[in-house]
This record gives sequence, C-alpha cells and structure tokens, in this order.
Amino acid sequence: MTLPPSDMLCFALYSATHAMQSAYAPLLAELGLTYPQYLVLSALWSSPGSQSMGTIGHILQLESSTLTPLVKRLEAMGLVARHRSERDERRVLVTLTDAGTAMRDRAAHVPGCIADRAGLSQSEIAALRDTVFALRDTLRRA
Amino acid sequence: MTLPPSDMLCFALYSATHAMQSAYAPLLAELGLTYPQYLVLSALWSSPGSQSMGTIGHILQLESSTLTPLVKRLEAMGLVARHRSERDERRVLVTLTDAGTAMRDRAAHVPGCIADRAGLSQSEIAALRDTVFALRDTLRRA
DNA sequence: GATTATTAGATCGCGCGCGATTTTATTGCA
DNA sequence: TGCAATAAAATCGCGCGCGATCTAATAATC
Repeated sequence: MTLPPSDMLCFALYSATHAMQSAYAPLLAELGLTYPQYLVLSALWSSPGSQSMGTIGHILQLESSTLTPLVKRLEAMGLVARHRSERDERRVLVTLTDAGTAMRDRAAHVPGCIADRAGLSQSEIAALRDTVFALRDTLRRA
Repeated sequence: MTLPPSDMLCFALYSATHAMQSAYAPLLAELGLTYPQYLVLSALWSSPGSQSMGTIGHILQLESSTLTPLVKRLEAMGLVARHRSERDERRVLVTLTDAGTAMRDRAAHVPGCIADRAGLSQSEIAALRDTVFALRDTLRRA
C-alpha cells in the first residue's frame, strides 16, 4: 500500500504550503519579514495589548524552541518588545512597538495579493480553510 | 485588511502540514526516516530504475540545495546509491539499494495509519487532495 | 512552611528549505 | 572548430521547526 507523492494528501498539503510561502516571500521581503514572522505579527495585530509567548505558541501551534528565537528576531528588528510578566515571572509578554503596529498598514495589501493569485472565490477559500483546519485538529487530537 | 491566523487559508495549510508531519514522525522514526526522506523514497518506489536528482526535485518541488544533502543522507544510510549518468555527466542518478527497496514493505503500514487518524473517507481524502494540488499549481503558475 | 510537582521559556543539536553563487558539462551558434 | 549560452548539481548562509534538556518560578501536597 505505497503511493506516489502525487496521490498523497500529505504531500499535497506539504507542497501547497511551500507554494504559498513562495507566493508570500517576495511581498514580505519588501517589508523585511519572513512568513513565520508575519504570522506572529498577525497574531499580535489581532488582539489588543500584549500576549504571552505561550499564547502565541498556542495560536500558531509552535514550540518554544521555535518561537523564542523567532520573536527575538522581531525584537532585534524593533517590531516587538519582550518583558517579564509581573504577576508571573515565568511568563514573557510580547508587545508591538510603534514600528510593529505601523507594519500592519504596510502589509495591508498582502492578503489581497495572495487571494488574487489563488484564483478562488472568497467562499471557496473559506470552505477549503475550514476543511483543512478540521483535518489539522483531528490529526492533533487523535 | 488584516486577518487573524485562524481566518487565513495559508495558516490552515501551514499548521495542517505540521500536524501531518507530527503524525508521521513517530511511525517514520521507527524506520529511522524523516518525512522528506520518506517522500524521496516514495518517489523512487513509484517508478522502476533510477531517477535523476532533477526529476526527483521536479516531482517533490524541491531545490537542489534542499535535495542534494537530503539524498546524501539517504545514501549514508545505505538506502540509495548515487552515480553520474554516462550519457550526461551533469546528471546524478539515484537508485534504490536492496535496503531501500526493502524499506517499502517495512513502511507499508504507514499510509493506512495516517488515513485512520485523518478521520476522512477515501473519497473525501481524494477530493481534498485534488483541491489542494489545484491551489498549489495555480500559485506556482501565477 | 518545606518539599515536590508542574509550568513557562530558553537552549542545543539536527534536518530541512531556499536564494544566491559556484562548478562542471552540454548545447547552440557563428 | 571555438566560444558563448544554457543546464544540472553542489555549496554556502540563514531562518525555521522540533525533540530533548535545562533553568527558574509558581502551584500543590504534606
């Protein structure tokens, strides 16, 4: 029961993810961002105030071993600030700087550019997104 | 026009791909393989004889900078052999060793295990796979 | 209140994954 | 034939992404 890559759902997801990141790359490169960095900023833009490393990791499903250096790079770029929570000294809270907040407007055109390239209607995109999220959650739970 | 990750199709693909690799990881680890290594072997198992680095890269949509070290690791494990084409000395042909061929049987249970965990019917899997491949190809072409 | 268990991040090692560049071989063209 | 253009792999640098491990802080248990 061995299949060629062209028949494998996992490979479809794998190569589509890379194609998607290739589509984002030139747009984000103009802003000096990588795709994972853009995801972290998207999480921060979506909720007011600061968020802990743990919360961001939960949203993006990334381990601290991935997230810590990623956020440190954003900090080095001056887009976010990191500081210890006073209520719980274990937690590190991440806050957008002014430059990080301003980046939201500078990146505002990106989702539209990608949607155009995907060649799908809004409802098709939403349906596919929900199906893929459901598969992800089933795999994570099982 | 900024969305939270939970509303982004790209993030659905991104996190589902990682969830899929997490599902494969323990099964492949028993065989001493990583997921990309398994993909290369799947490509080789699906076609008799040897295949060039370029052909494998085309099938898996990977650059030579990714594929060369990956295949060298498979060679170091004794699963494949690499040799220059005689007709065209630029080409490197990759051939399964006996151990590489035998790995196909040892990994035969893997696709079924993943399909079970995905919780989708065969037709649902096929439909999603084709939709995702179509999206990928649109993104690559645009 | 002291000891143990749990939790949050950080660190380390390793394998991708790619863009940019380099090397070597083949092809095209005058 | 000779020389530029193209093509195939390999190499290098950098940023993920994770499992395993470590450290420090809080929570739980006695």
